Amino acid sequence: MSSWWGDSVVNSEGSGSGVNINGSSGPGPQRFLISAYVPPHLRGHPPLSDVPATLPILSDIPSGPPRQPGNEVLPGGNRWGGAAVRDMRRPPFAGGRGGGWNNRTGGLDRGREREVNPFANDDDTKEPTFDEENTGINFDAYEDIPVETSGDNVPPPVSTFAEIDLGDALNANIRRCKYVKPTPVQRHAIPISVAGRDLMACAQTGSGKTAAFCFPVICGIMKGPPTQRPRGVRTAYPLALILSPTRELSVQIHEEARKFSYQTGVRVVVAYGGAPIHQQLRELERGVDILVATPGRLVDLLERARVSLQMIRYLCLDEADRMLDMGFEPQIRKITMMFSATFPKEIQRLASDFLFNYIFLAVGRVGSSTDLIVQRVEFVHESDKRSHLMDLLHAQKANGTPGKQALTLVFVETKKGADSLEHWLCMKGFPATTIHGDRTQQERELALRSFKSGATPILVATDVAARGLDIPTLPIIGRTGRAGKTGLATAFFNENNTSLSRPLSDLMEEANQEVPQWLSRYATRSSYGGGGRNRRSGGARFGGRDFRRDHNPSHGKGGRGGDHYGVAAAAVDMGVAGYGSGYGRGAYGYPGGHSAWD
DNA sequence: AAAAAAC
Repeated sequence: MSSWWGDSVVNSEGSGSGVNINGSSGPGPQRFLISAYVPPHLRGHPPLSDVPATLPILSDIPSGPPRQPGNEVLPGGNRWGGAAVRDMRRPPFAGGRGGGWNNRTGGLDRGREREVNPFANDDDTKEPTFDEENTGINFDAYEDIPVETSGDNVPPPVSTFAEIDLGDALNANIRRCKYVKPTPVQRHAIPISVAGRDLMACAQTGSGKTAAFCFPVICGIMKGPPTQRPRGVRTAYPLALILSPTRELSVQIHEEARKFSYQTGVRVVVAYGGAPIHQQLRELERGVDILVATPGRLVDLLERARVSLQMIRYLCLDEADRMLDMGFEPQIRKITMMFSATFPKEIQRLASDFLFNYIFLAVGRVGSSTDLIVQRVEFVHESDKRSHLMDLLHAQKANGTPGKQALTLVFVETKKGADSLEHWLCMKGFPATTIHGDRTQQERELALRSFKSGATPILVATDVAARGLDIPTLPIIGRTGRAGKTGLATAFFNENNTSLSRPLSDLMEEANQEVPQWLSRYATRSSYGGGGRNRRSGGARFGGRDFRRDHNPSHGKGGRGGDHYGVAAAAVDMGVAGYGSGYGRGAYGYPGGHSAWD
């Protein structure tokens, strides 16, 4: 199998945007005999069958259907970052007495310290606000977005935040954020989660997903039954867990969640690797309601028994498919024993093993009809990539405001390639920096800041930046289309990427982009030999399709996965996924050759 | 085969 190592360039004009279409997919499925995770302090104890079902006790849940060959998750990304929320209170919290507000322990109300104003950096006015400009959401672009929901008794969507009783404190934060009305994913997802239903949602990054899962969680914690957490132990007992695939994304989610939970008494803590653990431990000791974490650090904390998931009521996996793609699946299974969510059928099936009567939600791509982002594909030989990039940068400089370099995000395949390109760009007089996994966390965060601020207007990135990062002045797709602002995304294609020609042209077509004739010819040719493997499967459409609709006996709970979910199917769904979103880089399989940039 | 995720 061969696919694309192609690199892509994301330019911004005034305010740019990006698409990348690098090939990437996870390592082969790792085979583990998964057993339920038993926290150290519980090891050696008999199964906790007497523990109230309201608590998601990890140790006594039969570890789901036995793993079988062919049952594993296939690697890959999807077009939209999937997010899944599971309401852990099922069956309905029976033991709740009272259930008033703020009468739990562990939140801020426990401490005496003043809460730092999370809006402080957003605005210099006294009353904290979060300028809508920063949300980058063009609500007009949302009006005609197709939304698909499926499942039993789907709670109806709302059209205003006021329709749901989120509580005064949360409403105040919504005002501070200047969220006027909910985005499509919020309109649908919030009532679903508030109703205590499990949810598998496909929506682009930037579509308001973070708020869509944070609001119900914060609201649920505030209104939920009081939680008695063990005292005198150094173990933290969060009520909600949000997992994300990269450290930067966790940081970002944490920042947003802090705004949403300001003065609600709900405490949000973030934990991720690459940073000293001590400060994170201190934060945890001060109490945590919502823990945002990357999987590795969370596993570490669990093993140290500094965090327990016994009281988790809500679990949210952001970019769930991505984490599975990254090989986190064993940890996620271990940590959560519940679900993941995504577009590819394979991952839906896995998720459905852990979700109960869940609702599937797919939100269409924003901007597909607004055409404010131009997505281009250019034929560029490996050896010409750098000079071609240079041409683009010069053109951008000439078109833009004099003296004000627009931000440009360049995706490359490898870490080495990123460093090398950075060096070359700097030599050519284009200040650039990089973000990739070989850099220290400090370097990564500095690079991101330096890029966002414009000090280093070119950021060369690997997959680490491929998802979810919100760069307001370079709105990744989904945050684009703000009035008058356009973006340009250019992908470099050459003969090494032949196998991607079909999915690529399909996606461009779907995004109302002009498909170059030469690409169509490649696509026609490759689809012969490819035996249709790259053809989109029947139900792909806009935002995903509930795999339960594709009636198949083996889909049932506990059903054996079987060959139906073979590699070919995965390649189809994921392959189609990548381009349109700009970050579904896992979409395409593996290319045949290395890029000249690497 | 690349990258990402703990120490």
